[in-house]
Amino acid sequence: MNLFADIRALVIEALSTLQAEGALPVGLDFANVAVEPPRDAAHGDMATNAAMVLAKPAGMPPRAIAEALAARLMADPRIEAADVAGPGFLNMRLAAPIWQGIVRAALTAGAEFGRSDLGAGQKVNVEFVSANPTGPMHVGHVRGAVVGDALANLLAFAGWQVTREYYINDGGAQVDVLARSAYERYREAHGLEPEIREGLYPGDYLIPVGEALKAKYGDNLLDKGEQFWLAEIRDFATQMMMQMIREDLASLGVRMDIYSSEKALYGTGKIEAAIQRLRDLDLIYDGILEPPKGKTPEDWEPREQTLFRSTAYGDDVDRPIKKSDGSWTYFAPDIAYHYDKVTRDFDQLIDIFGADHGGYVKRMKAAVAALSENRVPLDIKLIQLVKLFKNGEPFKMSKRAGTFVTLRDVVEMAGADVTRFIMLTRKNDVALDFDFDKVLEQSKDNPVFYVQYANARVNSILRKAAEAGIDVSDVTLAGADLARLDHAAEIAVAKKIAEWPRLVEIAARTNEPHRVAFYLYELASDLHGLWNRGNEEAALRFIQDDHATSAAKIALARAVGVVICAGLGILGVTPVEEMR
RNA sequence: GCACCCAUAGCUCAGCUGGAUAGAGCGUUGCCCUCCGAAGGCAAAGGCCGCACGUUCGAAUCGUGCUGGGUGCGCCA
Repeated sequence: MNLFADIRALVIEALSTLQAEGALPVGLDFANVAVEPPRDAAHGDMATNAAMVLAKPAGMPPRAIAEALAARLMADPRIEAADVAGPGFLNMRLAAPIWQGIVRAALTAGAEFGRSDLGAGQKVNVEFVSANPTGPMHVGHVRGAVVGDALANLLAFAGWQVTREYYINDGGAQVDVLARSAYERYREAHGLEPEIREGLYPGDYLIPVGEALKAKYGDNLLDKGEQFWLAEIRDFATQMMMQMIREDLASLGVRMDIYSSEKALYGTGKIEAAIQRLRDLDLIYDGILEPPKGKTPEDWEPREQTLFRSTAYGDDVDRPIKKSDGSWTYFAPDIAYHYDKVTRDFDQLIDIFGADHGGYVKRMKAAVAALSENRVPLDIKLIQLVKLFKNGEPFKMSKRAGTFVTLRDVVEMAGADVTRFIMLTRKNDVALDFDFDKVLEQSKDNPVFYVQYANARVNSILRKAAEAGIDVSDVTLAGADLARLDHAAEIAVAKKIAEWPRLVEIAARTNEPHRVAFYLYELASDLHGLWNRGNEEAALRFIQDDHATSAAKIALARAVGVVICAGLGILGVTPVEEMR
């Protein structure tokens, strides 16, 4: 249930009635009519812009429309007051039982409170992480993993049918480098000195791969040329790397539905088929690209290449799909992969990329638009980098020394819950500071703690109440006499709870899970505020001498807890019941 | 040179796809524990929403042009 949607429906209905009565012209478009919480609570509970939006098309002054609408809305028992304000806003105040009803609804729905059918069961594919299978995941991958996972949770909660997918880049030159690096470790496992030449991966994590190769092949591959072992070791090492990556993801609580392989696209005709489809649309041609202006590469020479006409879909230049030696560029299998997703009948695609892939967005969207004939929208979220700090100082990591910070390091130092929450406290396209000390601090400076603390307080109330002999099961609380929640401070919290279903929809529509984290912080703040007011006004304490009154107040607290748990569930953070 | 992202309080950031007097946290100043967890709360001060035009009833939000910062720009993925 979304109260704002309900009231909007009521407004639309009232407008239609006015039309039927001849008080408004027919044929108006109500699409832009909105019902939202006013910025200033003094203006009421909900405001609609209906009169201002319709004034021009209706040829009527906005205030006249607003007044007619107000009179009509007052006939509904839910509307306690409807006042025209400013240029033609209609401010509505809702009757207290509405807000008390929200508390009951939250307790009744439990973890399902706020679930929406906005997505209408549409199939959405969220591709994220897709780290190269050449080593453990490092800190740069963490944010993308968390945002993708939380977004998938959010969309599922908002009524989409979600597939989480990882694209394994196991078809390029980097997995050959992996194979050669692993081969040296294989030699090392036989007591030989490994030759980790420039350009190979020096990391220790390949030592176990060398051991495993020795266990599998014995000394059969020693002193053999690459042609004898490259393909086999490549597959073997890639699989071990993917196993490691899966474990890394699991340590963060991230789960994938599908792992798709780039390599598996080769030799199946899938790449050729995707390119052929573009060719049929006259979007593939052989041509020579202009050198980039301003900064011409030193070894630039004009070269004829097979190109994709991405400029037809708004890209800056056409993009090569074949290298000069005739092999595919990275882009070609990626086209085929996205074509594959389109043919798997997804209604919507989402890619989570690192910000350094920004230049790739237009061509990818162009390819998907062409291949799906504009049927399947592709949204690409670019994730800005995370800057690590410790004690307020930048936390240096040196790839050269092999001491780069891995995902595991982060999870071990900060914990999966804290890491996930903090990664969601910024919009995706803004850089994020991650301070190992601050994120573990137990103060309101730390949003994770602050939200968890609010939930812990709710549980504390429940424990105390149970000790006092009050039945605190959700069923009983939902049946409490909620009319006793009559204080403005209590109603204010109920109003915040009422915003949750609406927030879920906004966050899902914009693909922005960080909004959930910010909302939870605000909700927690409301609970802390109400709690402290109990210090001065005994009537606002949750536990009262009168059990019936207590039940109503505890129901409110519990409803806050329900929403915090639901929200944390979307973020993939475990709610704690007690701080320690 | 071009494309994309960012610019909001001293600092770090929200801001509902265009709404009313732009909001939080930190920091500063002053308050609040006989009382469910003060690991908290309340209040004050602090803003040409980078700049300039434009669109309209109405712009931090949309458009154009600037300024500053970041990312990227054929045979890496």
